[in-house]
Amino acid sequence: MIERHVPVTKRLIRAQDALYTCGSPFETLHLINSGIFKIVSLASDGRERSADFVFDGDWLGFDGIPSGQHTCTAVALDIGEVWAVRYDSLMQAAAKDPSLLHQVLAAISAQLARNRDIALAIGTLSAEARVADFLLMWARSLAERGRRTDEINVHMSRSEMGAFLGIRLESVSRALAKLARSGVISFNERGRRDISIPCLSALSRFVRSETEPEDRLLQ
Amino acid sequence: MIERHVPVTKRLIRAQDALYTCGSPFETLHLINSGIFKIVSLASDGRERSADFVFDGDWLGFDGIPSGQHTCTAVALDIGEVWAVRYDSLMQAAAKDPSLLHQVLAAISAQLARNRDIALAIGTLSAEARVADFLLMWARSLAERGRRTDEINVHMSRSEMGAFLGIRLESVSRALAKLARSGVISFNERGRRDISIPCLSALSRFVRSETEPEDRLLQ
DNA sequence: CGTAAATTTGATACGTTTCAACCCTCGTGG
DNA sequence: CCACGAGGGTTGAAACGTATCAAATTTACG
Repeated sequence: MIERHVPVTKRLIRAQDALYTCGSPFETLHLINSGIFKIVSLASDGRERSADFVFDGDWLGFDGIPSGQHTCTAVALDIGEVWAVRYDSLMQAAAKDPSLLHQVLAAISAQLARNRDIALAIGTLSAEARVADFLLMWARSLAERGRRTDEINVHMSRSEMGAFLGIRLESVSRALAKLARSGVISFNERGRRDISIPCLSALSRFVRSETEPEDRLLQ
Repeated sequence: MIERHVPVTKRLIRAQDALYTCGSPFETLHLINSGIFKIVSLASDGRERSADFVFDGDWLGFDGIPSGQHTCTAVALDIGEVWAVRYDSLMQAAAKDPSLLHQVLAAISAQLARNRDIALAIGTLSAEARVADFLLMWARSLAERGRRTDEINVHMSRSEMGAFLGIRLESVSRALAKLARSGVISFNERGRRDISIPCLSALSRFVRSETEPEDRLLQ
C-alpha cells in the first residue's frame, strides 16, 4: 500500500549482497518485500555483531536519518526483493497523511522495542537459553507473516547466529545439540539449518525453566 | 524550541519516581529538561534489565507508539524536569513543519543507533571492558551537553550498573576496583559513585587493549 | 547513634571460550 | 569415477572468566 503514497523503486537482491554498508550515504529507506536480511554493526576496533535479522514487511535503513550516513550494514541472507523509497519523498507524503506518518513512526518504534527485547535476552540468559529464545523469536516472526512455524530454516551459519547472540559458534552448536537431545527441537534431514519445532510452547517453557531455578524448595 | 511548535506541560519529577510504567497507556512524549532517567525493560518471566540511561535533551516514551501502551518503565535517578508533549499534537505540528518532522525522526533513529552500540558492547566485551566502556559512554553523554567529564557521578548503584551491562554487581565492583588500581579512574572522596577520569583517551585505550590481545607476537 | 543498605573482597563452583580433532557435504579437477 | 580440498558443523579437554555464596566493611539515613 505504500506505493499509493510515494514512488517506490523495486530492487532485486541476491544472497550475500549488501543493501547498504556502514558509512554509505543515506537517501532511501527500504521496505522488504521478500527475503531475509541481517543488520551488522561494527565498532571502530573491529568488533562486529549481527544486530538483527529482519523479514518481509520490515523497514530497513532508519539508522541513516540522524547523520545522513548509514551506521550499519544490511546484508541479504538469500535472494529477496526490496522496495526503495526516498526518505524526502516519504516525509512529504507523511506530512500530508497522518495515518502514514503514524505508520512510519510505529515502524521505527517497533524496531526500538524489538532491539530492547533482544538486548534483554542477551543480557540475562545463558547461552543455551539464548539459542532457544532465538528460535522462538524466529518462529514468532514467521507466525506473524502467516508462515508455518513447525519447520523453520534459519538461513545462517552457526557463526552468524553466535554473532547475533553474543556467543561462540561452538556454544551455538552445543546448545542446539542439547535442545535436540531434550526433544524440544529436531533436525530435518535436509540439513542442520532446517529445524523442526514440534511444539512452540515446549520451547517457550524451556526458556522459562532456564530462568527460574528458584524456590522450588517448597515443591 | 519545541514549545514554539506545540503546547508543552512542564513536570517536575522526584528521584525514584516513574514517569511511566510498562503497560500504562501512551499519550504523551517527554523531552528531558534536566535529570537522568533509566529505562527498564521487563520480561514476562521476571527478568529485568536497564535498557538505557538518558539525559537532558533526550526524548522519552517512543516505545508506546506502535501499540498505544508503554513497553518499558522510565524511572528518574534523581530530581528532574520533563516537558510533556502530546503525541497527536506533536504529529500535527510535525506535519506542518518538515524540519520538526525530521528532528523527531532523527531523535528516534538516534536511540536505535545508541541501542545498537550498547548491544554491541554487551555482546562482545568482557565484564571489565563493559564497565570501562560504560564510563566512557557516560562521559561522552556529558561532554555532548557541555559538562565536565573529568569528574562524573553515575547516580546509580553497582546493581543498577550491572543490570544495564548484563553482569552481577560484584563484577562491576571488581572491574571498577581494577580500573582504579591501574590508574585510568579514581574514586572521589565524596563517595564511590563519584569517579574521576583524568584522561578519557586512557580509558578508551583501556577498552581497546581488552579487545585486541592479538598478534602482538611480532613485537 | 544504630540499623539497614550498599559496597568490597575472598573462595569456590559453574559455564563459556579456546584450541584441537574429526566428520560431513559439496563442488572441482585429475 | 573417485580423489581432493574447502567450508560448515560437531565434539572433547583444558583454560579462563564470571557467578555465586559468604563475610567483612563502609555508607546512608531516620
